[in-house]
Amino acid sequence: MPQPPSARPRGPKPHRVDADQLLDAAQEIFSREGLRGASLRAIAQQASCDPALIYYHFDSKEAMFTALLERRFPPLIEDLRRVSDPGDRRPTLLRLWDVMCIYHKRLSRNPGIRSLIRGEIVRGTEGIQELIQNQVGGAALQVKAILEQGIARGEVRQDLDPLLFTFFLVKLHLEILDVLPVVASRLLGVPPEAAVAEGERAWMQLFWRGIAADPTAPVPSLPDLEP
Amino acid sequence: MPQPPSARPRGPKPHRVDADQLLDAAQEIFSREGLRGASLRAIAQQASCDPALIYYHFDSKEAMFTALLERRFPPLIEDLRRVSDPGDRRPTLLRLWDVMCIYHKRLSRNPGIRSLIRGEIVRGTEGIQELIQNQVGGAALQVKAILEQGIARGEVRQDLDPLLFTFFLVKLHLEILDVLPVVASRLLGVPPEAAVAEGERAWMQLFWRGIAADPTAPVPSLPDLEP
DNA sequence: CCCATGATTCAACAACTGTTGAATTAGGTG
DNA sequence: CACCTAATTCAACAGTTGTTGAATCATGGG
Repeated sequence: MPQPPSARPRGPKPHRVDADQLLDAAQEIFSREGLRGASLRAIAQQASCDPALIYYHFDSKEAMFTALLERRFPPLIEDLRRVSDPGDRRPTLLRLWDVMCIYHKRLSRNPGIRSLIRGEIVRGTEGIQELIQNQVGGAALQVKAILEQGIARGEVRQDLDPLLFTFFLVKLHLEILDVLPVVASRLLGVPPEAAVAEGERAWMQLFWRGIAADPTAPVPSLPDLEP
Repeated sequence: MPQPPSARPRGPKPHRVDADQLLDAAQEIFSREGLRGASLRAIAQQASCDPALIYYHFDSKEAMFTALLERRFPPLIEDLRRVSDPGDRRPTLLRLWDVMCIYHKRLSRNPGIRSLIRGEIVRGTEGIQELIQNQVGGAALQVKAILEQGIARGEVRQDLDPLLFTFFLVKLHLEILDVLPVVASRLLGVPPEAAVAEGERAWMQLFWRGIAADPTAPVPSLPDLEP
């Protein structure tokens, strides 16, 4: 019977679209629109394929999100593991600064993925919350170890809770990456890039001044960001 | 002709649903689901009325959100204005602690409204971003004034940017309200209420130790939260 | 050459979305 | 009492959403 001429013929395309490319597209759209706001049709369009193809590679929209996390966090945790090694005898301040550099390197692109994670922590569904807790919590444990070693070496105040202050360090750093650029460029007229760099350094100095065993000791200069 | 028996008759109900009650319902749903995820039908159900009634009181879904902000922020700004009055000669630390108490009082209920605002700052639409910048920025200016007065009085370090450190103070405080309860109860097994109270106090002490002109001076004890 | 398999698309489903116009009614006014 | 207006609902609209089953095609193995 008369098959009306379809735009693209079915079957395999010359340029295959594999799961990884789909995740790239998903990250792009998830970042802009959030988990709820991102439509599979938009993701498919970004990957230039049909929405149905997503279901060939993934079980559902949520499964795609978890795959996204599982692709992104292990490298970050691996980086952190190196810095948190007890053999590293450098000053605690420099090691913490390394932590911020790592977060910067691994998460500073992909803006929306961070607020996405944050949103899912606060009001996410059960299954996803658990997954995030594992990945994000895994990264946090490395930072906590550095703080504990700093306490043991007498460089960090003994009266503070390492886990709570890990939360302080990481959480505000992520806010600097996420919110500060927007606020700074609107409120201060500062270009976003500069605001982030300046903010990260100022935050590290404040934080260190707050947790150092000797707050009057001069703060060694911190190397520049960016690798 | 035969009108099938409708469940509720039309016309005015015994208990009127005014704009304020609709905003209550909207806040509840917006908080849980986000601006995008909240459906007008869910809001209407929460207010136990018909979705169409929303359009009798408001022009659109967005207009309801802006009305929500305009109801919530002016009182907070008014509270802050009292503390930021230059006539207040109390130690800067106590005034900053007052700021945190005010934020706690005005924003600690309504969990989602905060992350909602945050989300709209980061990836919100143009018009809404502007509105938020006005309301949130207005509150920030009061805090900035306190820091500047602290610098002038020699209580706060002179080498720091008041606006940037206002961002630090407020932003992390909001993260304590939003994220810490969830993380703490899952990671530490601490009840959310306790985690927030302890976190706010610890954060204020760290912040003060970081910005104080004399970081070795003993930190006066902070009164308890909650009014 | 035939066939199986893997990759891709089409078309449709049912559910839900923001929004609107008309219909309905209660309460107040003359 | 009759009428007007404000408040409320109904029913439908056009669009979008996640998801699925069947159809199609390219490729490589036997």
